[in-house]
Amino acid sequence: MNIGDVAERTGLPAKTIRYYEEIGLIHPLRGTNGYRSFTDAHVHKLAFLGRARGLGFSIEECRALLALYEDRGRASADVKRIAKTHLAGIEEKMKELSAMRDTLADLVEKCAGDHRPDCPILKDLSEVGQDAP
Amino acid sequence: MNIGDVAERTGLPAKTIRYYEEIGLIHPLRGTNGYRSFTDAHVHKLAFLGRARGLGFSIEECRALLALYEDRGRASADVKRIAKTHLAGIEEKMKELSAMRDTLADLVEKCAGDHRPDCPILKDLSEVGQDAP
DNA sequence: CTTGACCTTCCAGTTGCTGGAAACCTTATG
DNA sequence: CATAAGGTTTCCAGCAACTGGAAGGTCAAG
Repeated sequence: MNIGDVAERTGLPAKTIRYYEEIGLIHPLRGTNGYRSFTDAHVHKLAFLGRARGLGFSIEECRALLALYEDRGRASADVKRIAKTHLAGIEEKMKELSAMRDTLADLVEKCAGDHRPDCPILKDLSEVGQDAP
Repeated sequence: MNIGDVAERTGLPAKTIRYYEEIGLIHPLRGTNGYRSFTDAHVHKLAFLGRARGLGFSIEECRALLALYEDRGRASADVKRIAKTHLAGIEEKMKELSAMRDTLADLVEKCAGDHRPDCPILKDLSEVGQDAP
């Protein structure tokens, strides 16, 4: 199977698939013409990677997950630990975004948004930051 | 004022301040010794940038906000538009993260996390993706 | 005079791709 | 068989927003 077919089947861009080979996530064979040659197992692996990336796992986490996936003797605890760590990171990021959103929503609401120059948004940004008002 | 003082006053790393000069956000003068020389106005600007970045505005958005800030004849509508667009982006990101979190939390909960190899997390990642179950 | 704390520039690396150029291979059609 | 279109290859560069480190100049104190 050529890279184009794999791209279509996995939904991953061919560029990304080449990149994943470059960083050692997959090891497709090569045909006599130099083209990468993929098997169903490669497609399966790439789909796995696509889904893991879709859940926000980093490349290194994906590498670890893939290794565990291929290790019949793995302990599910190892998988769970990675997922939990990642989950914690996501929740952390959500908290940060949530704080930003609250502040921004408040400022946006307060801003008249007309032709006049007075602007609570700029005012807030230009004021000395207070951690605990 | 030297860069170290400015770093301390604004909370921005000196490296970041140099970077902001490099990309044209600020234009400190230079002393005869080649050291950057900052005024209170620079400190103010940098603090503005720090707070805008803290709210997640991109560098280009910060540049635009700074320009508006220094334009006495600005229309607050222009500021509000930038903020609203950014706010929408944040809410978008939060939705994505929220979906990831829900899926992950579900999988983590289902995973025994012991010495056994059976793992719903890996199982999910290896399964054919269904958009609408 | 020397030590140590600053400051300077420049180069490289981070994350995860993405775009583009130049060149080769394959397939379909005239 | 020639040619054109489309697929594939490699390599190089760039995105965002810094961050780290090396090599060297400067300054104030003892």
